[in-house]
Amino acid sequence: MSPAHRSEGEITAIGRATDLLKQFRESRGSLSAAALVRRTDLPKSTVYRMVADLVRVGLLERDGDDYRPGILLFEIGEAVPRQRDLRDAAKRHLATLHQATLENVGLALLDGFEVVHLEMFRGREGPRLPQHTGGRWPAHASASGKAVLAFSGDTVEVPAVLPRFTERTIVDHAELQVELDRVRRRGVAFDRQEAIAMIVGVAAPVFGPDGAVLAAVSMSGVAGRIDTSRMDAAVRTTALTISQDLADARSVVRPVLQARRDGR
Amino acid sequence: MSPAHRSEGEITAIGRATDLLKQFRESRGSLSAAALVRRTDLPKSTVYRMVADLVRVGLLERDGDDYRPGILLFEIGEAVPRQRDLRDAAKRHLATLHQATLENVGLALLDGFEVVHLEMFRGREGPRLPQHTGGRWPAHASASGKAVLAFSGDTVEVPAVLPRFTERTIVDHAELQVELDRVRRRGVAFDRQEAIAMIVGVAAPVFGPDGAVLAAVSMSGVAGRIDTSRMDAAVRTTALTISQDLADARSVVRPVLQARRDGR
DNA sequence: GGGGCGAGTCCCGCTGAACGGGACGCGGCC
DNA sequence: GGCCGCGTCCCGTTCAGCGGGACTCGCCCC
Repeated sequence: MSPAHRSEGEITAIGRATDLLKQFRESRGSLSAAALVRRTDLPKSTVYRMVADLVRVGLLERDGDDYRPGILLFEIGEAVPRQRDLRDAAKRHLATLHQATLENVGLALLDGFEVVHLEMFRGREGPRLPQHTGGRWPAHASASGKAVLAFSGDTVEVPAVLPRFTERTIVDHAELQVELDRVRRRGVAFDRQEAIAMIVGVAAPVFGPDGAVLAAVSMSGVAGRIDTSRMDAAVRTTALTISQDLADARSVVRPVLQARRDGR
Repeated sequence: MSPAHRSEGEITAIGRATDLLKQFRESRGSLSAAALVRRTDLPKSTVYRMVADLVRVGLLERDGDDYRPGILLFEIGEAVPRQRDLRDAAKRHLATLHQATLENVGLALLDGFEVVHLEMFRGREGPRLPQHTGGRWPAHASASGKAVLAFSGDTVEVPAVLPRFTERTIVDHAELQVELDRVRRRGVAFDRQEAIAMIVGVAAPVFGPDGAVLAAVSMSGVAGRIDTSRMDAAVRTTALTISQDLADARSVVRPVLQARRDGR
């Protein structure tokens, strides 16, 4: 009826179900069926029926009158190749960097024009950053994003308008290019309160065995409490170590990966 | 037609789609459409149509003629509450235990009668265990499983038949109860090559602020190379530290969780 | 070189699963 | 008491999903 802009889910059952599941990405914790109706503007009975289905198959779990993503989703999510191999190789080194500095340390990859945080070790003190594992953030306003963009060549399409988050956010295309040049020369990217006021960060790119950039190691904290200009070497070191491990591991790990490729 | 035992997916589109997604849990990496047809015994055209749908909404990604779970699944999986809060609290301490011992260190929770591995730090040397983050394993044949079972009271239903993995696997119900008593007294559980020959482990339970068991911290390695009887204190210490952090954090974290409960 | 096989793609008529408007009951709040 | 929002259930309609099957394209083996 109303030609309303359906978020994107089209009219298939799978699309609608995915719309529902997506609601749980940001909203930590559980949601009531009524909240889902509001957020998706799907008809009430559709949501209730669908949610019951999702519980039956294990994608959602029921918690009183609320619903939450099921452990099955975690299991499948851990099997996603784009993150699995990288995290496997990186986790140990990220932990080391974290323990050596006690700062917030993370790993992020680029998806579209946004970074997705694959791993995150939080500093003990300091305010809990809103960033969390599995979270997204626009690439132009993050150290990790800039670190990856700088080495991505022209394969990434920059959106027409770059949203502003603080007064320091880079929203001009030319300015962004200048910044990326700088990152390319230095090998590290800085976030100077461009995403969140009072929060700064450093990031360095991680490369695959073929030389293509895969992700970025980052470190962040409260301006004044963390000195990013003294941390860049540490971040770069960790990023390079991971890159080397990936190159070394290829010869060992890949055969195993290839082995059980097929069904039956 | 053939009354074949449909795995469980029933006849809804969501059920079928979930059946497809589940295929990616164990089979690391990507699968071809044909492999999916074989594994699910769904009609060819159904699989092809459905897989195209799943790609459209982002649950799968296409990789040549193969398909792999999409990064979206990782994002939603990270939002699963059952694992999120626990991992947040545990990660730092697991990393410490790992760095202190250089052994394989993990965190697992119980789902049904199986443990699901939430986190896993791998030892540098030693054979790569088949266990991986997001993986499942029957509870009676794992140190973590026994550690959680021992403190779960009678809330968990023990299956009629306990599958055997090695000659040491506990497959007798009475014997399992004796073992769980022992675990309850000691506060730690041991895996004496009960899951995989030559592999041993220790695990200790993690408790929530209300005293209910939530998960288990575990350590494992090759028999002879790791001395589990000398590691149990370390594992218990880490488990207790996490339990305490959870209790402390409740007052801080919960308000935030409650806050944005609702939509709109 | 030809023919068999398994892969991926496309088509299309049929049908019942999904759809969604709406009635109902419950509980909390004004 | 009356209103409102929530969860549940019902049921007639219809169109999205279904799946058999035809087609093509490589590849391998005879």
